[in-house]
Amino acid sequence: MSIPDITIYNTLTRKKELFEPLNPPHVGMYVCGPTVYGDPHLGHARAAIVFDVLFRLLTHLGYKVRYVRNITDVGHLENDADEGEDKIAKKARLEQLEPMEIVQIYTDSYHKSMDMLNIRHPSIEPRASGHIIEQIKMIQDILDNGFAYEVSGSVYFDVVKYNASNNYGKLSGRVLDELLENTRDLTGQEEKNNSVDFALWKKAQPEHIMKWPSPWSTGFPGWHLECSTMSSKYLGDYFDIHGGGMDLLFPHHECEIAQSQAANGNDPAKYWIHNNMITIDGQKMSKSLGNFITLEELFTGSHKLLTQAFDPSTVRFFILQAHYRGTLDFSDSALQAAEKGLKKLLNGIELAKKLIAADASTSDISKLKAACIKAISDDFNTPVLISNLFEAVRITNSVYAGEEKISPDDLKMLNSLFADFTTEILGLSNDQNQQGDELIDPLMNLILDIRQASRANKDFATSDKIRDVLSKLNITTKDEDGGASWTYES
RNA sequence: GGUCGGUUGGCCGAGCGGUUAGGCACUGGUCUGCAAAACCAGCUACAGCGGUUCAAAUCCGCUACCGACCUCCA
Repeated sequence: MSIPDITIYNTLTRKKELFEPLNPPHVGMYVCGPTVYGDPHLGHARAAIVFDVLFRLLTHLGYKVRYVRNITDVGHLENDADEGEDKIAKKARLEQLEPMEIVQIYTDSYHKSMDMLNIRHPSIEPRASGHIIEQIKMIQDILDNGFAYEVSGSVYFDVVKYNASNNYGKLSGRVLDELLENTRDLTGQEEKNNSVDFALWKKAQPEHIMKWPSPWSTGFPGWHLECSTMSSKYLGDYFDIHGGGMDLLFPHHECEIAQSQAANGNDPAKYWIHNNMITIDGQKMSKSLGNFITLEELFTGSHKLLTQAFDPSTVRFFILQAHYRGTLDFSDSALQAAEKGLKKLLNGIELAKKLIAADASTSDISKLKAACIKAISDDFNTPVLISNLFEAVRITNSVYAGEEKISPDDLKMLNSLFADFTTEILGLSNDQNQQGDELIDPLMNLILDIRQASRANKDFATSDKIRDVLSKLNITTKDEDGGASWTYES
């Protein structure tokens, strides 16, 4: 596929922009990954899937993409006011484990779920705890440039001073004066000059178990810093795309911009992309609200709102059926609808491989392909892309049923359309291993042969018995011209 | 309270001034020994009230309701 014009909605400018890489064919992309102190949930899946599709698209188009997605294993404070306990440390205390054991458990859990969702591994997956030295260096740079101050072993970013020469709020649309007015009274802010200032380094209390030496104190880095240091380390001071969930827009990403500007005078990224939230009963699904559904629960059907287990591919398809910038409302019935829709799509793809070409086509495959390219190029409009793919399925089924015809060239294009868009870019495929089995396939052929023979002899008692028993084993049989086929669902 | 966004048919969800989005569900038909799958047809909605326009779900205004961020979160 030649490279089409791609437009991206840039949060920084609040409009769709033509995507022009800084150093083509290279593309640098940084996405905020999870804080590994709990099981991954549907929200994590959405962010990961959205940016996985972007990664796949750009790669497919021939860009050399370096995709960096971090693991936050230190630095997120538990409470507001930059006070209190580190999330990881708190969880470790609750579970009586070493903090790094917590990190290992939930990093593994995250990786396992992401693999099941068919998410490609990022090029680099750096950890905050592995970049303490870089973070200390960046704090020093910010101090040297006069945009931070030290109080009792802690270092804070001076937002008010920064805003005098820069624009704090350019990403999120905040106005500093309003922020200063609207800030609530919070405890533990005595050290800060202003409520909007944020910690770059915090001195650790004696009981704090995750801490590192620094020029200011034995402590730990502030929670916005890791992304700034790791993105610049691996992608440079100014790179193409920075992504993450919309809930990170403020203050996290706003602070990242401030830190980069204060340290090296650059905005970190050209395009800022934010995926919207998944809602449940119209409310954001989040850890703080406690209304989230973990991926494990989804895959096993063990949540009270679920009537059944859902395949990872169904979850992926469910998420891609909505545009990434809109909220997506979760429900059991919506998942069920997605499950059936995906099955229809995947069946169509398999069927297309078996079609027999005719001399001419009754449908315009080129036009359909153009529509697919247009959809994915237009701010990654996966729902419109999927609707076009369903049109391709309709054509496929019609050709198979003998109601339409397709030329050899168009048939080839149809199959590559499915391969490129569904499999390669959207990353959708059957979860079950559909590879042939050298024992089962001949056995099934034998069974279906017997069934077909009994049908031919009008021995329907036998043929129905075979179908009923197979059905109880979750094997669905389909009688077709010149034979029969079967599918298995676990 | 401030800032921003949303309200689409039974459900999910596209839409960015003029064309059937799509999926699921439902109804009728074709096919089938009966099924399954598939195909065809039907159901054709845009919170309310005004305005702009030859034309508005789409632009503007007001009203109502919902949500996000402002504190950790994808």
